[in-house]
Amino acid sequence: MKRHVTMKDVAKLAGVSQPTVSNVINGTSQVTDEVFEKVQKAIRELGYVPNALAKSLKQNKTNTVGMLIPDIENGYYSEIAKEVEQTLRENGYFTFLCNTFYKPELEKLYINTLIQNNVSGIIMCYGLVDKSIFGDIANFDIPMVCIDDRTTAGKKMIPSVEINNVHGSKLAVEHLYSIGARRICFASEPLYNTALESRHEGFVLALNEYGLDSHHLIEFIEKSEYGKIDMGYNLGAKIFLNMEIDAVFASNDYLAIGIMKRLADHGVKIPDDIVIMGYDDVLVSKLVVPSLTTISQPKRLMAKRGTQKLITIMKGSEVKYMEISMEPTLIIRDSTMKKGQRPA
Amino acid sequence: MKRHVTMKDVAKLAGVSQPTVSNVINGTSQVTDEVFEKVQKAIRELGYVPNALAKSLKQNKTNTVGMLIPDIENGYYSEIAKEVEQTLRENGYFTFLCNTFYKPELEKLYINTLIQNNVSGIIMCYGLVDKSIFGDIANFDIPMVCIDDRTTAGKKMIPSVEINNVHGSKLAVEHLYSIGARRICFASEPLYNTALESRHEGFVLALNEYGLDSHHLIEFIEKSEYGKIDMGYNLGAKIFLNMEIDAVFASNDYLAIGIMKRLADHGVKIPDDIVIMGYDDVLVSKLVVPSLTTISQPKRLMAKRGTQKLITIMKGSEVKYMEISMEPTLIIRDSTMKKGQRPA
DNA sequence: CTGAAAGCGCTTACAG
DNA sequence: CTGAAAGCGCTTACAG
Repeated sequence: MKRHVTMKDVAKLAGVSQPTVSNVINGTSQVTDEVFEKVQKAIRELGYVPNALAKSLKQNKTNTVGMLIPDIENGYYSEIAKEVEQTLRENGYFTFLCNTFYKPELEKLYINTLIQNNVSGIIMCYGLVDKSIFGDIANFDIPMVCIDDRTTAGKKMIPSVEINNVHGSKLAVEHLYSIGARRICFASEPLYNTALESRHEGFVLALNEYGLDSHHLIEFIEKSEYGKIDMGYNLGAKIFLNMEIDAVFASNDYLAIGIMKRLADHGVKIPDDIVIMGYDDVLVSKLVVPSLTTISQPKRLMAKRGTQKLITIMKGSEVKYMEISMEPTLIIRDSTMKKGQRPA
Repeated sequence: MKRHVTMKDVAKLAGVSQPTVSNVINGTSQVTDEVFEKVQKAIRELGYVPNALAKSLKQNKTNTVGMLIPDIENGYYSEIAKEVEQTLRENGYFTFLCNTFYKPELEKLYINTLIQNNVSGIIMCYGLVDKSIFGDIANFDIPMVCIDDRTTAGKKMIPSVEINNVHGSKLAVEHLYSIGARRICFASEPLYNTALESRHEGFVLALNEYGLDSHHLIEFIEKSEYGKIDMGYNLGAKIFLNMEIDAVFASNDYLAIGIMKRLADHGVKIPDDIVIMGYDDVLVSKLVVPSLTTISQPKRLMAKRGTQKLITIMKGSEVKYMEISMEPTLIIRDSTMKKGQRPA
């Protein structure tokens, strides 16, 4: 192991004291041109690179942030992750990638590591599965923001950026109703966060609004988390067996894609036999056939706003609780467009 | 800002010295049961969390690793990133996400930051665009591994894990030839890394092997990098205008998907009018219609092997140069299966 | 088995 | 304008 070049080495070569080198590098106090030049020259000659760890230890602040995300391979989250990381970097922060797979023990492990590493802030790209973590974390009053969910840390609410998921589901039911669907099924992964709960809530409210709830609340909600396309494929079997259903509203696009696969395997024609729509408008949703009707969320904007909020808090402004809500939009594609309704 | 609880605080409460607390926590030397209990109790009462920064500074080693990746939103890379991060975590390392967008200035910025933060190692998920960085970095003799490319740092080769891309292209041409294609076009993004160069090289070699190279080396290689599906869409126009072509071999799946879109927009039937295949076997390739024939790479395995190699090096074993090569396989799907050839 | 001392590489008052 | 001194929170010999 080669020893690092330190400020001391630079100081010796430049013939000044070590604090003076620090001053030159950080511009903390005035120096004569002569000293400035000598120090810069020594830095260049030695290839000196400052030690961020030592600096952070002394200043009790770092330029690192932890990003908790359930699954970076999922297109929905990778798009958010990219925006978060980019926004942080543009503001001088660097990102620890914490891929939790929705596992409480990993959530705990990561949070613990982040605290040990003195991160300046934590951004959660989903509401954690294990809410008890927020209690543990509260003592460290570390800046936090939650994207795409809402939650509390101890007594305090955590600043959050959400999309109005209740409204999203209403848009979905409204659309399905308008094309003649009356027995709409809700298919979902477990409702382990506010976003999913709201989608469910909005669905139930909308059914009620259209008078569809009497005998017809049909829903398939999985009990545990696993690959979403596979999950959709499994849910698809239950949907296939229920002859009543004329429309499927899946709580995310990957589920919808899995369901479509299963139904297609059974010879069910989409959209003619049954219509289906998803939620999120991931990249793939326009590439599958039939292309998938879905609810689009301003994901990037949401990620950016959340990150900016975190940065504001980290820079020391008042930690006011804040909740931003953004509106989703309906994207109509082939999976809900029956032959008769399609443009020539 | 609340002051952190330190070992000193724990020591005072437990009535022992601060180094003793350190010993208890790290098991560095024997302690009496009584002392052990007192210290543990104090830790619990105060909610003490060790400061990894201070520890790292003293020990001159961290548990962090930098992961350079061009675009986390691209399914190919997000799959690799996930595997890398997971493998690192399982071995006690935490990952800095460095999304470079193939930009040399970002590559430089990230590498610099990683060095400042004393990462224990760097894993590159592609050959960097700016090769000069490897020269700069060589002085810091920091463990590095390169996945999916091959490159040198100063005089030394960097340990790497690659897939045999030359062979992949041969498999592709062999397949296209076997189904009757004779005028095969190569479509690609810029050949900015060894992987892409090898794919191109393998293509040319295979054409030669089958005697297809006389008047028929048709290739469209873009000059700059941008969204791959869009790029494919643009390349698709050139392909459409060249009536000679009867098969397209795209250097990655997203390009192929973009090309298919464009051709479909012009009313060209795939695979009946023209066959097309991609490279990488990304998730989407089986979901598009027609599903895409492609070359599959053991991406996950490649990522895991590379990460394990990095871990070995970081743990201090001999930094032997090593190059692992893995074999790709052909996945035949609908985009190259003409009607007559399809199973009933 | 336990503690006093030195030091990792920096920053930050404070003298001069 | 420059430097001596103290200290961030730890670990690591080394005494006792």
